[in-house]
Amino acid sequence: MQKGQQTKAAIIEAALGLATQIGLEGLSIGALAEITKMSKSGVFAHFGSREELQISVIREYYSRFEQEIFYPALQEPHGLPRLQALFDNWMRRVAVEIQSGCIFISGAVEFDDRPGPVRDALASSVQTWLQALFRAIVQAQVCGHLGADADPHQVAFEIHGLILALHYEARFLKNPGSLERANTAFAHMLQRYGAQALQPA
Amino acid sequence: MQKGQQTKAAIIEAALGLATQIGLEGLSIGALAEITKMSKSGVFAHFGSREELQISVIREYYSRFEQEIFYPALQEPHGLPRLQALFDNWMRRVAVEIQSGCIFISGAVEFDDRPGPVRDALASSVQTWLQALFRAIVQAQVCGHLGADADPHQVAFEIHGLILALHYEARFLKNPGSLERANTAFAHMLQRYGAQALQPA
DNA sequence: TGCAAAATAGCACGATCGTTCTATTCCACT
DNA sequence: AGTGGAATAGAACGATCGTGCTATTTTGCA
Repeated sequence: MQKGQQTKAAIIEAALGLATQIGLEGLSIGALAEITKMSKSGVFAHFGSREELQISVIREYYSRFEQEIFYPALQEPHGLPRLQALFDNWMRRVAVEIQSGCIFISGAVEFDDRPGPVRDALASSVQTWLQALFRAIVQAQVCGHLGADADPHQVAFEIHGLILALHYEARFLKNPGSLERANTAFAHMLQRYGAQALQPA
Repeated sequence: MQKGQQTKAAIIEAALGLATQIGLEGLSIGALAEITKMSKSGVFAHFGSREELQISVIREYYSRFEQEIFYPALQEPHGLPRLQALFDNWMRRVAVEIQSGCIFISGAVEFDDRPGPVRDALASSVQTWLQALFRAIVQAQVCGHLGADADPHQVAFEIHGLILALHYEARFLKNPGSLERANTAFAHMLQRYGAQALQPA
């Protein structure tokens, strides 16, 4: 009851690496067996179906996403500092994903009109994260760090767009300077929506 | 020498429909044969390889993209009106692609780290279009319709982000109101970068 | 109208896929 | 130390894939 969980974790680890690169649909049990030096059925037995494997990968990816981006930002005080931290952490993560890929982006494309449990797991993970971002924006507004006329949904939408453009232009088109452009756009956005300047510590 | 081109066009038409829905990687010669009521080898013979089929689809997609978005905007005078027309046409197109899918987006994810002729065809199509957008922005700046301090690359990046966010949130997450948010964001962008108001005809 | 050539069909190939079934190995507990 | 159950392996299945052959049909032209 212990060795099992351990190798299962190792499989998921390998699957995560594979899925970020070639996508959730690219995940194959055969390839996974080769990487982990196991038999196909040995790998398979831990999940019972490919869909369950994909969902496990999504859960693991989300968990790390949370760990790396969301939780650290909670250390910052409410309002603009936390929002800025969320964005900064996100940017740091995407900077890595320019090389490795992002499941929330590739998965969205793969499952955008394929209903089923995998799509549900993916969409609910993304929604949870976007709602966390949304709440941070609302808080910043409540704190008076964003203008009262700013629509938080609008702000979240535009931030999401920056991340997507960065990923697209840097990872696919390999355009240099995309990182700076995303940062610049975020700064412009804050000042447009009436943010007070953040005094550096 | 005539019947061939005709059925080839019909195959590409069917392939375009398939590829927008399930992606370029989802294109299968067997499925295509079934749709067109032909044999697999009959379909295959027109392209010689699956890659060539995918490239043909990309070319056709690009051609229609150009036809529907770029050329009509050339009717508008230089500067802001043309830029606005480009964006409006693009939005109109994406509004449809929320249902049908977009090859430039799904293809980017599928081929972002898979070198080869398909990726090249895809990337060069996208780059051509983004450069057309870029030129329109520069022209708008030259005309004095955008502030002299605005960086055209930055503007293009942000517009691209709006389209990507719209596609993501509307097609995958099925969030309502995304269309309006993209339009709002574009309007905000223009006023931030110092556009003169467009007087309606 | 007949003939060369183009267009299409039919069939088989090797490979890979997810999955199932059965056999074997390993581990934990008494 | 030995036994029961968990963990893994091995082999086979049907399906689908792209592609290469060889026939057969269809087409356009003299």
